[in-house]
Amino acid sequence: MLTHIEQSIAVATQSALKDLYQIVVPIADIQIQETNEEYLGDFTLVLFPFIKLLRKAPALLGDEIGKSLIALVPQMQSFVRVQGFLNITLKPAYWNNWLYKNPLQIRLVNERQKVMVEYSSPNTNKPLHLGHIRNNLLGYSVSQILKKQGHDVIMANLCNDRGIHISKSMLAWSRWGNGATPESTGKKGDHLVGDYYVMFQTEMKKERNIIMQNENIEETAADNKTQMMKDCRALLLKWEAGDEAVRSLWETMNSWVYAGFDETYKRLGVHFDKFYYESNTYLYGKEIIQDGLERGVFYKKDDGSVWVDLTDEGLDHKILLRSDGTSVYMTQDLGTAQQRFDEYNLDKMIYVVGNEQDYHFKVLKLVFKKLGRTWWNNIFHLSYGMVELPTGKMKTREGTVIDADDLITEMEVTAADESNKTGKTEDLTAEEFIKLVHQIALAAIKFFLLKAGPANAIIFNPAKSIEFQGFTGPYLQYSHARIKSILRKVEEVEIIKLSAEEIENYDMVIEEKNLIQQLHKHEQILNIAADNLSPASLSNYLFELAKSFSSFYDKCSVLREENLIKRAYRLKLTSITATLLFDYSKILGIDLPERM
RNA sequence: GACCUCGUAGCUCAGUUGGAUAGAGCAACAGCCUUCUAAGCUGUGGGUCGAAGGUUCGAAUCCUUCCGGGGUCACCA
Repeated sequence: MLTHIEQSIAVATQSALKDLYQIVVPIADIQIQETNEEYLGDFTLVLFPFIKLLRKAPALLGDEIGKSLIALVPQMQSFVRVQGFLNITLKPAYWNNWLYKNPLQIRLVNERQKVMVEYSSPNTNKPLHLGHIRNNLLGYSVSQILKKQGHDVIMANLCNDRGIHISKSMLAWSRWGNGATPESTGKKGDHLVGDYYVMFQTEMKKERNIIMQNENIEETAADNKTQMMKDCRALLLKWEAGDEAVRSLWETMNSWVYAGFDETYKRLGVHFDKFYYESNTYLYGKEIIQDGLERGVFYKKDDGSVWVDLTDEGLDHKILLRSDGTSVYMTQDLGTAQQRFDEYNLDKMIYVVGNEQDYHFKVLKLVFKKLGRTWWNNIFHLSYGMVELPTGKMKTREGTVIDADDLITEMEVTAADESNKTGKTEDLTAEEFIKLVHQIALAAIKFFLLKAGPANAIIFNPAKSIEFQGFTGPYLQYSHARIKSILRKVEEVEIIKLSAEEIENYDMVIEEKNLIQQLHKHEQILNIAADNLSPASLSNYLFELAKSFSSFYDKCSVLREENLIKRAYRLKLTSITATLLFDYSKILGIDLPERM
């Protein structure tokens, strides 16, 4: 993925190779990269492949190609060869002109795609925790990245609102709830329902332990033998039969949970264009199974269950329909995927789901492949690692789950403390202060979760909590606030307009150049983040950018600069940096306040 | 058992898809506020990239084997 100027150098290299040595090298094989900091230069052309191909001495080859490039690329100033690397320096005018010519504009993608991103997908029997936050932030920011590229994105949420887990909360509430409601208890609905889910597990465990002792059987087997599980299954059957009382309770409890989720989503700053409910979709997919059977893609066992043979793809046989004719997870996912591609004519379907389901999505794609769907390979699983504690996985029953609401509140308190320490926000109104503290807390959480590559597990240490210094969200906010502080102090009319000549001839100092070069990469980074479905690329970039700015800020004064050309140029540089930081942080869901 | 995935500084993580002497942040240490916001800047120390082989001009990155962590392989979702 090359920037505009890198592309120009690559094309010039191609034609130089053709003219000089009569060889044709595909652009993709020409390696251009940023020059390492220890060396002089802006971009580096890697010569090794040509050295090998042409069996020429590196010195001679580098010299010949370098000279040709200077003739072909007007922005080029000089070159130096080090071993097999040709380090190219561009004219300062190139950078200066770039800065003044719509630097923030990005080329929209040629093909505007319709993409659905499914994320969050909560169970409606307990509140959201830190792992869900990671999911939400990934889904949200990937959606924003694709939108920024110019795609048409639908953010979807599939609520797992039925099944045995919901029945557990319902059963416990009926038995021990005494009619408790969010209003009567003052509890957030999702937490209230979650409490009954936990209560069910606790009570069931007591019963289970007795059975385990008496009958000397395993845990899961004993679970299934408890009266409570039997009652629970009976409840689920009633639900499926449409029993009015059960349905009514189910609707009531779910509405509490949704109200609670809604609040948490708002605090997190994520939202959805479309909600799907499993209670509506759980019967989907049976037509697909039937179709596959008729066409011989699937097969039926004697007991009536339907399977697909994926051994030719290196996988196993996978069940698609139970022997009693009811759906499994895969059945509904086949159904909903088909429905979505039909309804929206999607170019891409992205599922943001934890890596424990890697196998599931591999199978999902392959089943569609076998069915001959042309779009089977347009299904993407944005797989992400778990958020773990230093002691291991978060476990509900051990009380080691980091609750989403609690974490946000805790971070807000910390942010308020930090802010009070500096004394810079004393003149804010209470309302402004609360908003600021919320923005800072969220920035810390979001950046913490988004700076890691999605594939990797994240270790969260509650004792250390989340940092506000260094490679963090608040650092971005702080950098931005300093810029804004400068910009607030200068009137629009004060800024002199530089002539084309003054711009072209501006003599940058090293900090200014580093900052421009960081800014220069923004579009390339956006494309990398989109291609890899990885907001982490963007997080890392924004940190680098903010760091370049901080160095610049430290070395180069803006307002106190007496040379008016320098002053104007630096104001331009700072304001572009502010806008870029602001816009791209927004993509990550991070707000940058005016001051902090 | 089979398959997937990860293993990089004391800790938390990057590493542009095979390029130059492996980078950040935190923690430690040393400097820098009368100067645009010190939630900051500058510097120092810290590494057998899990181990061993292999591929080639060149490997943290690709291949093989082994060691270690996690995950999946349910007529659960």
